[in-house]
Amino acid sequence: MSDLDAEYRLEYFEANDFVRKECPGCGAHFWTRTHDQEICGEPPCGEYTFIGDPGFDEEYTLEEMREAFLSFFEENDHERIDPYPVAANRWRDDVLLTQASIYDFQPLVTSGKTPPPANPLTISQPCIRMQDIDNVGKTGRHTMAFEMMAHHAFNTQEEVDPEEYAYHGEVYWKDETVEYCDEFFASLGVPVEEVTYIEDPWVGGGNAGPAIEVIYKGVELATLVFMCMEQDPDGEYEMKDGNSYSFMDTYIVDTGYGLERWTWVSQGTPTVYEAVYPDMIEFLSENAGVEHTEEEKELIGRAAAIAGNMDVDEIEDVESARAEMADELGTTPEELDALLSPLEAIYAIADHCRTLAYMLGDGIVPSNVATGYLARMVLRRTKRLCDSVGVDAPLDELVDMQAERLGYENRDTIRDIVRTEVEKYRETLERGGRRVEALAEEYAEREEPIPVSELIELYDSHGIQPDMVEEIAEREGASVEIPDDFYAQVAARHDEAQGTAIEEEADERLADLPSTEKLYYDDQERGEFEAVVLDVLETDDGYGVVLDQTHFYPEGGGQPADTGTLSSEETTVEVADVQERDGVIVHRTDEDPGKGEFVTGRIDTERRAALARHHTATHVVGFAARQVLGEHVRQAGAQKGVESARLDVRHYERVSREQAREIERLANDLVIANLPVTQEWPHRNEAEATHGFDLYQGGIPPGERIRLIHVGEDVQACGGTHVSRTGEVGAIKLLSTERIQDGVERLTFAAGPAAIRATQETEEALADAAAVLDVSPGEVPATAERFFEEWKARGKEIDALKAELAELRTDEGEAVDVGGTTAVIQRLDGGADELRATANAIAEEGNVAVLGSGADGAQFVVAAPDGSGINAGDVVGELASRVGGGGGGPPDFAQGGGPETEKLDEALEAAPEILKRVLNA
RNA sequence: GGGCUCGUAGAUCAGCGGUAGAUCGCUUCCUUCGCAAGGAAGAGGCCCUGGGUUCAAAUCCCAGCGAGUCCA
Repeated sequence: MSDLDAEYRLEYFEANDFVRKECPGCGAHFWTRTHDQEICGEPPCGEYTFIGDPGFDEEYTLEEMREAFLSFFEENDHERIDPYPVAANRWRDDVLLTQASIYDFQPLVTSGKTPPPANPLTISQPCIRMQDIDNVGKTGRHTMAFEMMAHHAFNTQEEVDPEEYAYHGEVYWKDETVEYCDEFFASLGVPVEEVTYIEDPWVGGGNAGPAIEVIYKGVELATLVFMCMEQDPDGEYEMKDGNSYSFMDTYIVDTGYGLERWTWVSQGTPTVYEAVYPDMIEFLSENAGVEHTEEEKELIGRAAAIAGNMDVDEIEDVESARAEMADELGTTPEELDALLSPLEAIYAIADHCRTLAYMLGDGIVPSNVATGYLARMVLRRTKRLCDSVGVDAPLDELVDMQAERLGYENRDTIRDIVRTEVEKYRETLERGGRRVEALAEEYAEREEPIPVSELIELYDSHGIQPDMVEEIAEREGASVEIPDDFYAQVAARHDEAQGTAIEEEADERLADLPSTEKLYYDDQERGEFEAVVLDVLETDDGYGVVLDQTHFYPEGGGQPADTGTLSSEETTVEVADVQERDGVIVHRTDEDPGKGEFVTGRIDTERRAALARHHTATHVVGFAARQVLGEHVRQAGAQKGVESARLDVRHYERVSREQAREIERLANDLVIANLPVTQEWPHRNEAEATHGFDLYQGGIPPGERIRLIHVGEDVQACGGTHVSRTGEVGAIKLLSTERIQDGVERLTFAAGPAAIRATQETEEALADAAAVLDVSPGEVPATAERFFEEWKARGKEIDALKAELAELRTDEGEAVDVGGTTAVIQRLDGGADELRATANAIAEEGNVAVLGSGADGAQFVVAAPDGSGINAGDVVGELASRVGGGGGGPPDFAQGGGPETEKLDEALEAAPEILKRVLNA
């Protein structure tokens, strides 16, 4: 195993009189121009020295700092790139949120499959780290939302085949990266000998490489990562994660300069929040009525300074450190806490509102899944913080303050979403509160503590925080104990084993075959073509035929595969399915067409046309939905079919019927306008620059050039087949809208002839209903309502009549004396409720009722008035067993029955005897 | 993507195999100069839908629809 020492011996260090030292505090190696420097300077080895003593020539606001950085690198030949969305799951499925600038370029650019938008480039990328959520506000330096300023360069080794990667050669590497860092510091007036470079190898996501932490005035201001290795069992470098790594063909400069920290250092405020959110903090403090005397202000400042110098990364540390701090400041921990807690909440609110502005601004819709869930969590947490500290400004206003500052244009939608969410949260709390109250009352009465299982249930199923339970329980006089490992216990509930799907290994033979030439984009309506059979693979359920070229569209992008036939001179085989693997298109057939044969492919063009209509219609409906529901609307999934298609769309409330109609109307307007549907294959960077990130509604395709489909104004990256003008779609009929998750609406629609068929079907149903009611279709709703009302009225009338009838029937039947009380034994072939009503009436007169019915099997009802000494349940049990069934009920009123109706009379005849036996028992 | 919970009167919920209930609200009457309040009577239920189990399902099982919530 080798170590990476050699990787840090930079010419730049050599040429500029740096020395390499080992820190006696932490053992790290570092480089510095200050030859007598002993320690690395990063806490805990050093302390913050910029608080109250700003580190740069001038103070910068967040915006000014960002601009200083970006323009510095622009002047140094980097191209400035617009930031990517914070919702990283829009282009990669391994993470939810963007947590670093390099995330923008993973995995397609870093792996070399796709060229970077510019090389080298500079960017200030908004990031969200949920891991830090508990620390925000308390440590003085953690924020959940931050911008990572960065410059990146993408390089490949000289000897690598230029064809293999989307970029080649070296732009620059380690020496230049460190030099840029030095120069940027110098441009802000920093004496470069005060900057320390600590060796700190980096590992993450299967990659690794040497990296350098840049320390100035005790704070880490940048990390310079040289990503150049990948995980490799045979690799010669073992990294800190215990895995071995080897060098790869691409090597990438990945730097991260924390915008907030640079701003903070430039201002030297006690906490980072005061540097980043001065206006918001002032507004919140005033709104919540948090005021401090000069004396208190001074104390807070000193506390912040101490906190900053403590190496507190965890919230537990802060709490245990508080006692120490109080001691040092000459006050009590309680007083200190009372002073700092409201401030901490205000800091956190400011940060959370910025996080929400990023999330909602980038189109995340709160929901119960994925990023939507994270947004909901942050929002609810923020609301709780506002309530706890007494901020009464509406949350949507607070979020809007940040959204405005960050320059988002969809501010009205953001506010709308926040308002909707706050309202939903209010309802949840109200519902939860009632639930807890009822529960607490119950346990208070039993004088038992509320068990942990109930707490878990309340949290897991109803979203009620245990401390809320505690609060309410206290009011109701019930006790609760919240175990320390509460959240672990909740997690344990979810610990069910999860089945892992085994990825089907691609056939090795496929790897050796050339990529199939795709003819289906050239002429999307053509149904016939000639091809050569390159190979035939036998599979479990048929054959996999690979051709040199094909018109068959393989399943992809929510569009099903084409079907049809392949004919050679001898035979014709059916193509049932078509799949693409690594560029090779495999046609699944029932027979073997013969390797090496020339074949004619014929596609089921009617099916193809139906799919194309639905695919184009999907774009049209998506566009219409965006017009009607708002710009935030984004595709969450889509499936095209022959009879209908569906488009799942992110939206924060249910789509109303009016909105659905409006979408349908607009979609059909676009069809009538007969807009051209065109495709083009621009360079991806060009496409992104012109149309933005919203191109990728259905996922991000790899490669240098991407296929764009234009439908009127709508532009999307799309690999499917389309009609050539919207008019060919014919008509679009929206069939239904359903909510498949919170925050995702499914629009199902039919296009062309399928739309007509679907409409005819619903019309048919309406016509049938009208025929049954014997009215015209337009009168069906009113008539149905009237019928329903009448039906209900009749039900009531029947009930009343039955009760009356039951009264009259009390005199019928055979009266038998059983131990002093009269028993009426009677057969009346009615329904169960008729029997019950009659039995009740008889019992009310003080007599025992034994009633049998043969209307629906054999049924019995036995009623016994108080003091008769007869257990009705026993009687029914005995009677029912004689007709092959069973029965039971309370002693005064029992029911039963059985299937053998023919034995009913026999059973009733035996009733007097049974009654006597039961009485004596 | 997975887990859990819930759909019963206008609202909030109880009932959890055996005759559908409570509280609030609503209607009418009494008390009052009037209102609040109080007293009395009453109206108001396809117990979400569809299957299944059972002699019997609001209740148990399955599916669907609708809602909520926790986690990745």
